[in-house]
Amino acid sequence: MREGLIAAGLELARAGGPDAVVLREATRIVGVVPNAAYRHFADRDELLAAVCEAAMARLGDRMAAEVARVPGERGDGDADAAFGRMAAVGMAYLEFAREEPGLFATAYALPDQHPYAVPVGVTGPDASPLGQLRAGLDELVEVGLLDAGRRAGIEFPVWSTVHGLAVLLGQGPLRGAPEQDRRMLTDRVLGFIGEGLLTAAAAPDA
Amino acid sequence: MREGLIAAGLELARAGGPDAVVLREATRIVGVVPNAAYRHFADRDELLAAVCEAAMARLGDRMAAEVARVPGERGDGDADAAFGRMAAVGMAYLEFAREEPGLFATAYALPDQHPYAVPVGVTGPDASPLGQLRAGLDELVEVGLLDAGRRAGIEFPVWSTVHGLAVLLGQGPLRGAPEQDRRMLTDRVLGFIGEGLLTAAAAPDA
DNA sequence: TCAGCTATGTGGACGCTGTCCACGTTGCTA
DNA sequence: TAGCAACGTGGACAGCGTCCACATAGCTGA
Repeated sequence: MREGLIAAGLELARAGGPDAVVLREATRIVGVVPNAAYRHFADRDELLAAVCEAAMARLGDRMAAEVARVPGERGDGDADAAFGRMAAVGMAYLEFAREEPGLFATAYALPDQHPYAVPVGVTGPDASPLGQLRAGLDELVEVGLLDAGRRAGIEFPVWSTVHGLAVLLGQGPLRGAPEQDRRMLTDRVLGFIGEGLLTAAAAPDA
Repeated sequence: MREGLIAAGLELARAGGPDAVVLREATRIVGVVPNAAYRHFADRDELLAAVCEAAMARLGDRMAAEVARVPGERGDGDADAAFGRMAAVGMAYLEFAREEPGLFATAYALPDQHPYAVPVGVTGPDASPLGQLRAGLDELVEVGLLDAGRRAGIEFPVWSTVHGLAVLLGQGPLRGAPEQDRRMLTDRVLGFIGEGLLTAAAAPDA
């Protein structure tokens, strides 16, 4: 039933973002009285936190699926494939934000009392969006597309840039932009990252 | 009284972000009955929209003030000053987000029904944050720090990057990071922008 | 001068929300 | 078999956004 409430909350979040995750409605979907939720969550924020985690996992899944579609395997030294996987990481992030704005917003709406677990210093890849970005960057170094000396910490500028675009386009001032403008903005931003990232004259065709 | 409600809403937003802008509380601060607000705003969202606009104006003011502190004047051809103003634009944005997280979040929390006015195609500078960024970039071109051919549309990658960092640090997964990490992240991100922006070997000391 | 209109604030109510308390019920355990 | 822990129920409360009917004040036009 705990899972049922989270699933219900996820549907609400999908349709209306984090504010739409209303405890009573979630219990109504599950077919139970509002107070029953308090056997599984201390309060609405704890339910929301669980839903946020689930939404973040969805984002991670989407990214992993998109990366898996790129031919070849990690570590085979194929520069084109490595570049392709890096591009897939960024594109999947932006596509998820575009196609599931409610879930994307919810993924980043963890209540203040529930801290995120983002080890800034640690660099190991994992299933989280940041972890997948790190894996992609590591591979870029392996195949020689990214200077090893510039690798440390570079995930944060890259993340910031893509995340900023996703937010500006999805919920921010750019949200009303027509499709044509959206595409242009996306191209420019991804191009900017590419320039800042890749060793000069090493970039495959974007 | 309309202004009074907006001012009250601004205080609430400062303390607790857009969700804290509750209509009844605002009227209580002004010393009036809840329904009185409906003489000036169609509903709570319209009040919130006005508060958001005001918060965005605060951000613009802060940026303008910070830019004005840089010695010299726009258009005098001083490359150091131009670079300093560009840096001031970015730093002011990040400082505002850090010092006034509630207002910063509110500035970007305009309700869905109230569209932002951001002309993507237009390039003229104005008092808005984006306008000030554009002015800074234009000046960079004037003094030769930025290739004229790379100017068009470059404001969006830059904006995205700075905005993304502000969001990740302020409300996102990085919000719990200790001061030392915050500074490192900020340096890296601003450095990344500098690399992507400035004509090679033209960058003054950051 | 006075009738009437418009703008603005008041009072009371409704349904919705999150949350608390006291109460049943079920099923396992000693 | 007695008791206990887990879980769902029912009823209540305050706070919220919002609607309706009402009062009042100030200006306008005859």
